[in-house]
Amino acid sequence: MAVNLDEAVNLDDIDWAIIGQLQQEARISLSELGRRVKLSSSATTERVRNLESLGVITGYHAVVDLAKVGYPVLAIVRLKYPGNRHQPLRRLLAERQEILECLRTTGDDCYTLKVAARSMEHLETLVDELAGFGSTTTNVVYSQTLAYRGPGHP
Amino acid sequence: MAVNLDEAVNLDDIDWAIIGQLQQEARISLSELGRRVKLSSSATTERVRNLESLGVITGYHAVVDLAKVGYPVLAIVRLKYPGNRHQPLRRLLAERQEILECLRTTGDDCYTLKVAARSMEHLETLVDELAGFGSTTTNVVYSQTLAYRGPGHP
DNA sequence: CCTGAAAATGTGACCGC
DNA sequence: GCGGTCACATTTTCAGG
Repeated sequence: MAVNLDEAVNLDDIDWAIIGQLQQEARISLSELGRRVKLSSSATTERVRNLESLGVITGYHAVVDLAKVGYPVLAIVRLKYPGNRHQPLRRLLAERQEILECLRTTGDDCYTLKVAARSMEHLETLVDELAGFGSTTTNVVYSQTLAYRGPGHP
Repeated sequence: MAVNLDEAVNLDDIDWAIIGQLQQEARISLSELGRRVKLSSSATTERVRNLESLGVITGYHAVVDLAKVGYPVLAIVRLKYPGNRHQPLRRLLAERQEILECLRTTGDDCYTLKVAARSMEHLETLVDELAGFGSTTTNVVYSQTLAYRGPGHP
């Protein structure tokens, strides 16, 4: 079964309903999901498996309260990365679990990272490590003003 | 049952193992999870329910390939928001599902948003809407250089 | 996409450490 | 408190239509 890696997939209303439900509550049973989207559990299962193998759904993840697990400091670090030797940075990303997300973008600051730290001191050491690669701009996050969400049915 | 909203929770190795597994694969069965952390399914269930009610685990979410569902453009928009009338912005965030994330931070740009768009034109209209609130800086994302991950056991 | 039966899992009461 | 065992309800899976 060939998987198209680039283009959009055609999704009908039921697919969108399934995606919407699983984006909000990924651990509901397939039968409960079927009830919500008005499909039998076997049809629902097949739809979900299909969305997974098409790569539409890429995974299911528990989300954790960072403060409660001992990472009360969240920051956004932008990194201006001169040159194109990206390998060492990749290595750091793989090693440091405190780096939660790394986006490569247009603009002066090539990378934007989301970093969780156990304290301001900890954040300082993390930023120092990143500063070894280029100049950094750090902003500490006060609050996340939006509950989790994904894209919706256009 | 009172829930402490501020402080960190004491987690043992098994709790961390459970969190680690569910961060990676949130839809595994509780018995499978029990097998992986070497606990019976009922003990595992109790641990998971406890982590949920303590607010350590805040939810389970399916993650979707944005391009495959028709949002091939991802951007980071920083918003310099003068004054303190945050209500109208909240309203926009609630309405526009294209805004996936909104962090309020220290620094000149008070808000950092992650925005998904169906096209560059669509992104333009979204940024225009945001520009109604203050000056914006937009960076388009080339790639996400890190698989999903959460905080790890210190 | 549905039904239906067998296997696996979820749930909760109860016991032992 | 914390985890294991057991019985019963629900869900998952897969054949067949």
